[in-house]
Amino acid sequence: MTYPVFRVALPLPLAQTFDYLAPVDTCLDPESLQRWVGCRVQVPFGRQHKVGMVIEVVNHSEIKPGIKVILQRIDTQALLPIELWQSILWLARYYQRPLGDVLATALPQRLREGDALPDLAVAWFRLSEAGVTQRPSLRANSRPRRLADFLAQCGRADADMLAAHDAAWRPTLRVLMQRNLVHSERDTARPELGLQAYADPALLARRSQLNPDQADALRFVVDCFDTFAGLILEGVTGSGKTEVYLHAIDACLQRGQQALVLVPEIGLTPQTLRRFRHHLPVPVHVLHSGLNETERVRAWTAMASGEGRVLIGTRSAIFAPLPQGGLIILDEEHDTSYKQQEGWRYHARDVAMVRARNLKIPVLMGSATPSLEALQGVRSGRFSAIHLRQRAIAKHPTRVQVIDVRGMALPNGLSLPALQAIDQALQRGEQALVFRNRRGFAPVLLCHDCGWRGQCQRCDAALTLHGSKKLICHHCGHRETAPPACPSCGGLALVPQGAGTERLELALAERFPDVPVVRIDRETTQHRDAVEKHLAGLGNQAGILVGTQMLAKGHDLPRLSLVVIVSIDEGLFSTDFRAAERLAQLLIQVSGRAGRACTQGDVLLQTHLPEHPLLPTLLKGGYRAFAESELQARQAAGLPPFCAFALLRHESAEQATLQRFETDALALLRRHSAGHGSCRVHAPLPAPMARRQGRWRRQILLSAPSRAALQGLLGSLGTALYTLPSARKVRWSLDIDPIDLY
DNA sequence: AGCACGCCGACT
DNA sequence: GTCGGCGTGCTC
Repeated sequence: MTYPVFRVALPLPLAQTFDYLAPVDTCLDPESLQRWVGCRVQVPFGRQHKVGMVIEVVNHSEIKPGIKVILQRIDTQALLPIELWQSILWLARYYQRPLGDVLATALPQRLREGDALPDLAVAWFRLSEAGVTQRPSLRANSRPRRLADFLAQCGRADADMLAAHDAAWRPTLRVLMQRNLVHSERDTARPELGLQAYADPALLARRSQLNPDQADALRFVVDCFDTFAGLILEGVTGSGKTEVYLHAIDACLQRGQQALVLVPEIGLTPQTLRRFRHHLPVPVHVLHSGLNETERVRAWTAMASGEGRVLIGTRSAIFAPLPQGGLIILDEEHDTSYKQQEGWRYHARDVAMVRARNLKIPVLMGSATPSLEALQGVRSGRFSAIHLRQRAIAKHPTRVQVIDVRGMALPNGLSLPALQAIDQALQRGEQALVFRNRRGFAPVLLCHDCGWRGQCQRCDAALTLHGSKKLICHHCGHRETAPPACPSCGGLALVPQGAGTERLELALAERFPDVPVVRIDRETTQHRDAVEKHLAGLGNQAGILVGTQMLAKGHDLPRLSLVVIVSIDEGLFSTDFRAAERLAQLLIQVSGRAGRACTQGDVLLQTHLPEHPLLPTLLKGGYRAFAESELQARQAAGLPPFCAFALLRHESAEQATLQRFETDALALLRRHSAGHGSCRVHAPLPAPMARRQGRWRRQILLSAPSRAALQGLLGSLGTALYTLPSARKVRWSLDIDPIDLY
């Protein structure tokens, strides 16, 4: 006599599943047993209860005594569409992560905790027949009259729309409903549309015509529908990638399929969202970190039910269910925010490829500066490249000029030619952007007498001076007051070295007192929408923008004609093998801000290293030339994308503890790599920042000629590492395809 | 990860 | 004499 055993994945950092017995009243026919697979269940675990997911139903368990019984079945059918289920099983293996943990990452918190799928219907209110006839007799300008007028105007409205009309709408509505002038009905909500219709018909009609390049691109995408394909849409800022996205989504919708759009963390601005909402004929759902749990689970469920047709979101939205998925779009494909950097370190681009393969649909990846992975994919024929050559808006080409600042006076970091160029732009009534990759007043506080510098006690990093007397560590957040005199020699010659955005802002405001100077970095701009607000404050008047990365993309700045890149020399010195790629992408993206419309765009690049090979290649041949030479260099050096890496990172406050784990892990790795001659387990090394937040950090690099070979090497390494007793005392992570070696 | 059990210091 | 420190071990 066999009895069914349910193999359940639980959200634990344990590389195993747990076996449970069926509840007593379970129907035992094989088909109905199989329908448990993919359902969430509540199970007893130790002396607590947990929510897990049934992975398979078998008829035998090794766990003889003490096997427990499932407390409750939460879902009556599999929670995830088959494709998402298969993708997740595949991903758990590929990333060497416990299945329960992967499932937990992929699900909205509410569902992870066992909540039922939310009811998507909300109350809608509309005038009754009596309401229609009696509306004119309501006293003019009274609250009930205005509400009735509003309902007459929009047909029907939900709570959000009513709240936008009048914050205190409830009592008024109650009165109207009591008098039977307003009826309510339950129906699906239109997500966050406010007073907008699904799409403004006038806007839809006026949707700009595609230029020949865009039309070709669209045709290419449409031809790939229903097949797995990686499409790299390459086009500079202003070449109209978004137009291609919109038309491609439209085509996808017309085929009755769903579309998923992924944007980088800082890319999902109200403007972006507005653009999609105005130009698509269906509600556009969103999923990003700014939402509360209710909003998240609603967006997820809308897509799962098929009612949601378009979802736009950041990294984790790649796990949205797409039962009728037809197209995945990755905007700014090269953006590093697609890589999760803690816990399960997945790359949304790679997850997108896995899902698209299982869905048999194309992934459209847009960028002005595609990652070298993407470009190598094109070279090897795995991906197809689509070019948008022309700018949608005709304009003069941007002029780039390198300023060799060696030997020049650099008061507050700015050279005389840069200041003159800013002055000229302002006099023409235009705007200048001053880009600097460092926040704060100065990156270092140095004693001119003895060489002492402000160091973080818990990290291998200098403290950044903020204002005139705050020292802050950008790596652990530690703060202290800057000493009045040198703590080492007692001298008074403490000098702030270098210039951060704060110093630039001050210096520029002093030098150009008649124009606004707006600083945009993490300090001035904590909130998602604050960039927009700051930029709106500047408007179209002459003025200066000072800022970090945050200014590199998005946001239309029609009056901007000059970009000054204060210094990127730190990037040119960096040891990470991807530093050059990052820097080239950053330079192109920042430069792309200059001269969008009719004005001539100028870029000035201040550097102490004008002969660094990156600069001439990039300036003469553009990103393409840089990428070609960089790919050759990577190939010659045997670096990704010509091989595959995995990085075992580990850190601990105790060096002895760290060492013990390292020894154990290394033995395990050596055992696993035996028989994989083409793979290498490199010697353990301190991490480039060997101490951070008071913890020592080391890492072991694994390399293989291909991702497949790396998978062979890894085998069951992930699970084995969880079983090491020494692993419990350190923080460790196995990063498959790391994007940096920090 | 939780949460138990388990054996050694400063408190009512 | 107890409350509580976190080391170790287990969870179907």
